[in-house]
This record gives sequence, C-alpha cells and structure tokens, in this order.
Amino acid sequence: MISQSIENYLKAIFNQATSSDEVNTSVIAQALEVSLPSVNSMVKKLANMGLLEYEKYKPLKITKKGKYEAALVIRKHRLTEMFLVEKMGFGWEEVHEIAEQLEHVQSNDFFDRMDEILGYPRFDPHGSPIPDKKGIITPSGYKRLSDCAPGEKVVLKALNYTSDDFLVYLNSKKLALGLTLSVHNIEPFDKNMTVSYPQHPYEVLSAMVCDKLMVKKTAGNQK
Amino acid sequence: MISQSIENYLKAIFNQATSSDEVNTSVIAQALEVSLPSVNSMVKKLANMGLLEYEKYKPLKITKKGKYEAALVIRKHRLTEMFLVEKMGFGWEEVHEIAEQLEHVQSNDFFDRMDEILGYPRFDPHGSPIPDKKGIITPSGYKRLSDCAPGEKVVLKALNYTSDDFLVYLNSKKLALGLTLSVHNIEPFDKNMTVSYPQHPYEVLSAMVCDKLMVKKTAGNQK
DNA sequence: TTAATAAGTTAGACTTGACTAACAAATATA
DNA sequence: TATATTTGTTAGTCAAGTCTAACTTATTAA
Repeated sequence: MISQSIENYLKAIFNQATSSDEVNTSVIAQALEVSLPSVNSMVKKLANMGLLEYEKYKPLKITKKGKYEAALVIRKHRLTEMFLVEKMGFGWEEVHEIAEQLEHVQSNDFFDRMDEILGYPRFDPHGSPIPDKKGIITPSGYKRLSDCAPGEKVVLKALNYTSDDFLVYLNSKKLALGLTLSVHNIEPFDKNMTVSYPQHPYEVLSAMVCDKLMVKKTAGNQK
Repeated sequence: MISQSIENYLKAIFNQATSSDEVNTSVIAQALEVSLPSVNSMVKKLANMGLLEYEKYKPLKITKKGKYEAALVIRKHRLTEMFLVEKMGFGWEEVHEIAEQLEHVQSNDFFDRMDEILGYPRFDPHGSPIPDKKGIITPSGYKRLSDCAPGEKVVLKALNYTSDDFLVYLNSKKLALGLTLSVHNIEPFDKNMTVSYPQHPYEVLSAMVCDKLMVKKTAGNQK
C-alpha cells in the first residue's frame, strides 16, 4: 500500500532528482521539512518496495517504478490545481496547499472526471506538464530564462517552482504565463537580468527568479 | 488538533447519537469497524478535549462543542457530495466514498467556494441537511416512511442511511427524492409496506427500507 | 595529507491509533 | 435471584512515521 507519506516522499524525490534521476538524502529532508534519520528510514522502505535504488552513503536513485508512481501523484496534484483555478475560481497562488491535500485522494474516477471536465489539459496553471494516466509526461522543450542570452525574445511558458511567495511576487510584477519577454542585459557579477515586456519597459529580475521561469523562444527570431 | 481519526469518531458519534445525544460504545465500534478497546481509548481522548462527556460504563454523550465540530465535518462531507453530483456528474450512489476522503481537507476556502458555486444548498443529494458555517443544521421536519399510516400521501425527501448498496437498491426500484408515494397497506406481522408511485402501482417495501426513507406529508391531504 | 566539516547512518525513544487477551460491570434470562 | 451473556475496561503489543543523540563515512579546506 502506498501511504500518504510515501506519496509525499516519492513526489519530493521525483521533483528534486537531477537528470540522472539521483538526489541526495539531505535535499529530501529539506524539501519535506523532516529530519535526516526520518528520510533514511523511509528510503529503506521505498527501496524494499522497488521504488528506489539505495546503497549506503550513495545518492538515492529513483527507479522506473518509482517514477511511474510519482508521476501518478503529480498528475493528481496538477489536475487538481488546474481544476481549482479553471472551475472553482481560485488564483494560481492559492491552489498549491489545497492540491497538496487533494492529491492523496484515492479515486481514479474523481481525477478522471476532473480531467474530462477540463478537456484533458496538458499543462497546469503554472505551466507544468500534467502526466497522463500512464504516468507519461509530455516533454515541454522549454529552457530556463537564466539560460537565455541578451537579445533573445522568449515567451514565459512555465514555472519550475511554485511557492505562494513566489507566485505573489510574480503577480506583483504582472508576470504571467504567455507574456513575451525581451532579454536586454545580464549582469556578469550576480547574473541579474534586465528584461522588458508589455507595459514594463525595464525590469530587473534576480538570478534566483530567472532560474525558475521556463521559457520558449518565439518563433523565427535569432539570438 | 483535530486529526482525521478524531473527525471520523465525531461524525460517527454525532450520527449515531439518539435524541438525548447519547450513544453506546459498541455502536461506534460497529459503525467505524474498529474494536471496542480502540473506541474506548479514543473516547477518553475526546472527553479530555471537551468533545464528549464520559463516565465508565455509561453511554457516551456528545457535548455542544463536540456537536459543533461534528457538524463542521458533516458540512464538508455533504457539500462535497452535492458538488460531486451537481458539478461533476457523479451518481448519488458513487459519491459517498470520495466524500469520506474529501471531508478531511483542511481549507475553509475550498468548501466555502463549493458552497458558493452550488448556490448555498440546504440539503445534499440524499436529502440530508447541510450544516451552515456555524454548524447549525436546519431541522427538516420530515418523518420516517415507517411512521406513516395507510392512506397517507407523502413526498420522499431524504434518506437517513446512504450505503452504496442501499442507493443501488433505490435506483433499481426507481425510487428518487421528490417522488410522491401513496401508502396502501402495512402488514401487521413484519411491517412491510405496500406503496405506489408513478409508473409503480404496486411495490412492497421492507420495514428496514421504510425506516430509512424520510418523507413529508403532501400539502392538504388528510390521513 | 591530515584535520575540520558536512552528510549520512544507527540506535533508541515517542506518538497515534490500531489490535488481542483477560477481566469487570451491567443486563438479560432462566 | 442466581447465572449466563453482553458490554465495557484495562493492560500490554504493534506498526507507521516521526524525533534526538551518538557515531561513521565522505568531502572540503588548511
């Protein structure tokens, strides 16, 4: 049986894992706000269930099975966020906490119905891809704003971090998905970026922020 | 803190309590499908929290505070059922299990939004009253079909038992809320009732079923 | 390359909410 | 009213998931 706790660990491990599917124990402890020994004991359990590969003192590596189970939880989370925003009128900065709870509901019917009502969306309100029923995630082909060069013109497509604080910050800057951003300058010292977008001819975004904004090059523009 | 477990106990105690607000331990054990000692230890905790009055070997008595907290959980449950039926297209026999899980979500915003979207309904899809935000329950003024006399003409308004099996049974008999029933006969031996309703000139309902159907006399008819 | 620091592990304790076995009180029955 | 049965209680155990304290391994810096 996959408990709520296990679902939370899987989700954190999946989200924090690098491209090689690996992540350190302490990263998970921080993400879940639990102690290292708690992570350690849960990791052994997950490894026993075949959801992780684990060797003492080595980074955790999520297995195919683990990724599948994690994707199903993430699917429930993101569908819920979409439903809350699109069908219940919540703001995108309000939905994370509610979705954290609803994602643990055990009823395929419930989430499939949401999916149907929403018209089978591929992305959630933050632009993150929604895994399908088989746990398959559409690759987005986006890159970080922080990886863009001066002169590039890009469209803001997704976020890879969605704390309430961050969303409130984005709202205050009137930064929303779909906006076209022009990169003007990157400060070599601290990687601050100067960008412009409609009604905002001059905004400075910190490196931390740029790292969390996923963008796509606008069609037919050269660097 | 009121845990999910506590919410479930409160709900069961509230639902099973008689008009004097009392209920026996064993009734709760059965309702929640747990052992008597489990109930016993939880009861002590609830009494400590001021949600119950408890004395050894005496029936449990739910306090005002206990009733308030229970009503809030029941409100969440019934609003959810209504939302699932009205806004997500579920059948009334499908929603109980999902609502059992959603009722534990901690977010007033979430349920208030449901309430608003539904237009502040007073009754859920089974006809049970939905407590308001202050935990106040509109008295329905209904009586049991089993308390009706031959010759009475009544409208089916609510159910006081909502297992899936029971709902499936009602569907099979095409018994739905809002139907007008005429009571023709009561069998003295087993209290079986013979009733009629549109398209059904002759149906025999068991005493067990009649006990669970809440009805209201149609305006202006004499016994 | 050794010492200091960071990261990970083990052992053991705690809380919640369940259980069984054994016993006590209350109720029903003969 | 004495006994049998049902109902409720106590004591002790267990599993899940958390924690702190103490220890080990790995990494970083002197």
